[in-house]
Amino acid sequence: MKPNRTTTKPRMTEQRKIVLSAVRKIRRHPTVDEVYTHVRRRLPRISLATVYRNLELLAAQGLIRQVDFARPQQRYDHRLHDHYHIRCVQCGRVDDVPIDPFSALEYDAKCCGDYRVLGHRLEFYGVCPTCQKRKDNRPPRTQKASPRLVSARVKTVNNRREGAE
Amino acid sequence: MKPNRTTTKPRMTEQRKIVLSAVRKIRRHPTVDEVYTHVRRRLPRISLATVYRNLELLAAQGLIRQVDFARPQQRYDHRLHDHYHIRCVQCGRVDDVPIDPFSALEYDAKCCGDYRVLGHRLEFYGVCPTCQKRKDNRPPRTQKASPRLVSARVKTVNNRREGAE
DNA sequence: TTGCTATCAGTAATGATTATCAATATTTTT
DNA sequence: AAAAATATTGATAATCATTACTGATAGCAA
Repeated sequence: MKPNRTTTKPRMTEQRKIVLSAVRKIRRHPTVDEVYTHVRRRLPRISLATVYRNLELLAAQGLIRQVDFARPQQRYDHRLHDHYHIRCVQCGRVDDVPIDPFSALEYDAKCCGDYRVLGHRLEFYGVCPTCQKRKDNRPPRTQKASPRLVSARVKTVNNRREGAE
Repeated sequence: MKPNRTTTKPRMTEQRKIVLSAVRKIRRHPTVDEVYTHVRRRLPRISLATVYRNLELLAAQGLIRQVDFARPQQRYDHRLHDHYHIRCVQCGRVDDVPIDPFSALEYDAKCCGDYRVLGHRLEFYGVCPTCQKRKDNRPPRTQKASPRLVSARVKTVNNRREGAE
């Protein structure tokens, strides 16, 4: 997506409406392909690219949510003890969070469904100090572009203000 | 041709040792490319595939950790209220976990680093009821393969495409 | 209407990862 | 030690999800 300075006014097109209703209708957390398949029952000529486009836009508008921080690249950690991470939504940087891991959580989760719970991961997200200093929203060159996250940030910024200073 | 009993005894080769030490040496959570770049200073001829292979193997051995559940496909959620998920490590299925979201967590995390914390996500992982019933470890065909997560298991069943249906 | 721009379908390109393969290295068995 | 079996490697092709590009179309504002 390109950073245009236009007065972006998204139009709720027929395709977009149907994509949205598809995500809402499919109970579980659908993949893009599942949405695509579902939508095509009503719009057989819709393009997969249109589904991608609209899902991203709907997420940026906060009408739906992306489940994952699907960063383009996997990261590795040499620290083997349980700990949590914080990730910069702009540049993808990941740091450790030195708070103690919970132990009761898995028990709590066990009471729902028949999953055999193996563990959990807790991840914070925010803006790293480096990105806070940057005026524009471009990710630094050390990081491959991650358009999805950048657009998601627009949404989260509206909802923040947890512990305002 | 038959992948029977796994006398699988991984050899700690020079390449593997250096990949491991690279992950340990790079303080932050490195991407594959960062590891590759670092390793090449000592082994200029090493293949990127070797780095991928060794990172996966080291993670399967528990010597390092993968930071993300980098599922191949992004998933979407129409539920907008804060809630947590549980994900099946075998088939990738995602369900909601009806425990109350924490509110103090972001405050706790704030005390470390200069991140501006926007929120958090908590994800459980385990084995879904369907996969618990399955004897083999193959993911169901409704799910695109998730090589990274299941690879440790899949490897023993190797070379067998699930084409026979 | 005229111009602007969002959106579309279709398709090509991208980028991360995985698979394949022949060659080499290491272990195991004889 | 030789032979057999298996693991590993480098190089490269293939895959798969996602993104970018294209020319056409349609809604909105002046």
